[in-house]
Amino acid sequence: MRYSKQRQEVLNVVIASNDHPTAKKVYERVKKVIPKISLGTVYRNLNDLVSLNEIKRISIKDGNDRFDKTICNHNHVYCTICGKVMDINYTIDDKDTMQIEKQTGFKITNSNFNIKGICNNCRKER
Amino acid sequence: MRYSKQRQEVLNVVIASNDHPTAKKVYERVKKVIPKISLGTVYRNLNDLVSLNEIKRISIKDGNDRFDKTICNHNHVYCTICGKVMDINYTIDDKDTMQIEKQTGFKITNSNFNIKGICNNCRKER
DNA sequence: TACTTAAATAGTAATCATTACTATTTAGGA
DNA sequence: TCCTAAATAGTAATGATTACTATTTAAGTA
Repeated sequence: MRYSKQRQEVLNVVIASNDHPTAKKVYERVKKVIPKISLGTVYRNLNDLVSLNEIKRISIKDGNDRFDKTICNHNHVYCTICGKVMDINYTIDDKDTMQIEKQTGFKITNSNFNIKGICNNCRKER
Repeated sequence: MRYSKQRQEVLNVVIASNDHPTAKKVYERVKKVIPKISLGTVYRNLNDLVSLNEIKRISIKDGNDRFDKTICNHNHVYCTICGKVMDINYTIDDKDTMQIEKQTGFKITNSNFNIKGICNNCRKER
């Protein structure tokens, strides 16, 4: 894989972001440094960086994918009102994984928890 | 809500299906009974039936939504090769929910686990 | 039974995140 | 400096889902 300033800047932006940005948000931020970058390049580099395990993808159904500088195994809660994402350290444990594998015959390769709710701020505004 | 044979048949198909069908699969099956039904009608009725808690939606990121006749709280494993979905009775418990709420300030309303792997059949074919 | 009307439908168009495609540019080794 | 495969910019395509609209229909009422 060849060095490119586009990929470097995509990585910089994700690392500098604390809000779990979407691809489009990353694109807008990279654009401030590289105005001519294209959205496709951002998507491709985000995917590449996920494959290289340099960043993490957060999949939220009925929301767009988000990207996370934190690599270590963790999950997220997602506010269904404002879209805020917060890290949580809750994950599936080995005992449960083995139990599920035994029950289903599947070899589990990947798990992520889709936990939704209403964040502090949005609750206050009710 | 008014009775319609379209909604009844959409419900019938989901209830008769053991394979957690996608909207399109449901559409194909309903079409055998009501050939002129439109895909939009199937989508609308699936959504209505989910709202009425008569069926359950299974959201799988990088897969399409599936629909499930089993209402009670449960999760699924998803085969990344053939797309097979199996029920599991593993769910988040109250203690963990409260722990996450305390940690994040969120009020949790909904959780589903996205657990992926390779099913028995697909493993054999390797 | 016929009338009425709001709900539901069929069919089509729109949306929108993401991916695919292609001509052009560029990193970096020879 | 030259060469070439990798990367890019810009645009088109994809595909699931939703939105829109004219038409049909369920079911209450006279």
